[in-house]
Amino acid sequence: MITRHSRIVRKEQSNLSSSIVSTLKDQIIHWHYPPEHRLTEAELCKKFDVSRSPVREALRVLASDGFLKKLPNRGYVVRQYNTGEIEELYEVRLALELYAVERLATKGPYNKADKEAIERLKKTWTGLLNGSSKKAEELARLDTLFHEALAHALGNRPLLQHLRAINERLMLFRMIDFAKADRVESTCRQHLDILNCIAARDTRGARAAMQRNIKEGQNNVHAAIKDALARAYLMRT
Amino acid sequence: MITRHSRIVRKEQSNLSSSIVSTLKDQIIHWHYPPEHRLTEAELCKKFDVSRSPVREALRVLASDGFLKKLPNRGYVVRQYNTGEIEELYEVRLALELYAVERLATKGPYNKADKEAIERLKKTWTGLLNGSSKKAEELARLDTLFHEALAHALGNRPLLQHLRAINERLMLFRMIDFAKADRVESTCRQHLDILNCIAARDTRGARAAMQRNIKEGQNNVHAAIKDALARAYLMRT
DNA sequence: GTACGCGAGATTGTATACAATTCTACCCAC
DNA sequence: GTGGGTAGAATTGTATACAATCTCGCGTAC
Repeated sequence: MITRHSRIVRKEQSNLSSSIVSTLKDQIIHWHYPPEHRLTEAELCKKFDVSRSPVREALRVLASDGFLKKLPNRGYVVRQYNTGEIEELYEVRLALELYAVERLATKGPYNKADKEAIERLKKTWTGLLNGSSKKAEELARLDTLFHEALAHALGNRPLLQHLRAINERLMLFRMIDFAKADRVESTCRQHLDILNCIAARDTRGARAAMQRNIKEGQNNVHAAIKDALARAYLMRT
Repeated sequence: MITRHSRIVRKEQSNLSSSIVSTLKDQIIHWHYPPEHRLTEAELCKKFDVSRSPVREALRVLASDGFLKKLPNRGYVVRQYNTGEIEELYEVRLALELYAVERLATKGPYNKADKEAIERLKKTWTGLLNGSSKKAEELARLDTLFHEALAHALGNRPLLQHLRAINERLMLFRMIDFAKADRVESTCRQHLDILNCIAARDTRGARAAMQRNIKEGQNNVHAAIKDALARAYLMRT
């Protein structure tokens, strides 16, 4: 692991541009910048101690992915979703996951790898139900992994990728969600419900369980969203 | 409209980089390049008569959006979806549109703008049912517009954007689909069914009609896909 | 004949120079 | 005091120079 500068992390044998993309994206996802915060090339060059070429390439990518908004001849501003758009993201998630879980419950016998994956999820979430308290961040990560594992088991790559793009933007709100004391237990039960329905080929039940799971998260976030934004603003570096 | 070079079209007051993005994306979408076709910076510089800076920025964006695959230190290759992935894209479309149409049928009275939009769609597709034959390309465009209008009426921007990203990749296959003689009439009926179900608040009916509509397209494409690829290859410039 | 190594060419990665555009602030006319 | 115009600073857009890395073929050793 080589670091050219303390602020930028170079993973594997990547280049400066992709390092800047992942660093900036991570910061935006975790709300280190307020909405509409302006980013100029010169500022980022100084911050990362690189020339404008990789910075420009990174900014274009981030703008294309919706993390930045490009102002014509005036640089970029951070694009944060507001309350309404966050709710809308939860809905898109719901649309994709309801479909995935329905297909998964319908399609019948899995191959060995899928069966093992489902078993592993069952074990993980049964374990979480019985004690072993974790931090909100870790729980959010495990929750994301659970939902992405289902999409993966369905074997639909594009669906998984769209889901990942959405989950990236919702990561902070998932953490807020799991900061609620009673949220872990209900999530465990919902996840086990989902898995059981899939195993029992109960299509309607699987959909219903998934809907409960996602909607509860959405409601928690909706209630806590102003608090969330305030915390995020404090957490920024 | 200023053109710096015959092969590249500059829209509005954009820059070279975004012009290259849209030009290349359009060519890839219409299969002007075979899968795995290699693109080098130097080649594109010559082709568009620009320097490497805008080309590099464009390539990174296209790679980030999944239109190109980046080989480490070896440039880029065109990323075309194979038969299986195209089917998967149709499934993601189905997931999003089933959800949208269900919500639309459920949510009750629209505002005036939505009502008008629905009325316009009804008129368009009633018109197409009664004669007025069009080319496959125009029909594909109208079909895409129909489906995106529904997502727009729902008022969920992220959902619309994900749908658009998918539709971009499916454009050529929609055209193939509409080249089938009897496809126009069945599409018109299905679209009118969908609109009527929405107006009647018939959630289940709306879902069923949408499912018929998308699945029929998917089946047509599946049957014709080898033919499609052959044509696309011939259509390339 | 095969394997290894070296080197030239090709290609991408990064930095910098220059051009074009836009914003801003100041000055002057009225 | 207000309005307009202009100069210069700030910022992005484009081109090019140089560095680093990889590819591939050729020659030589064994």
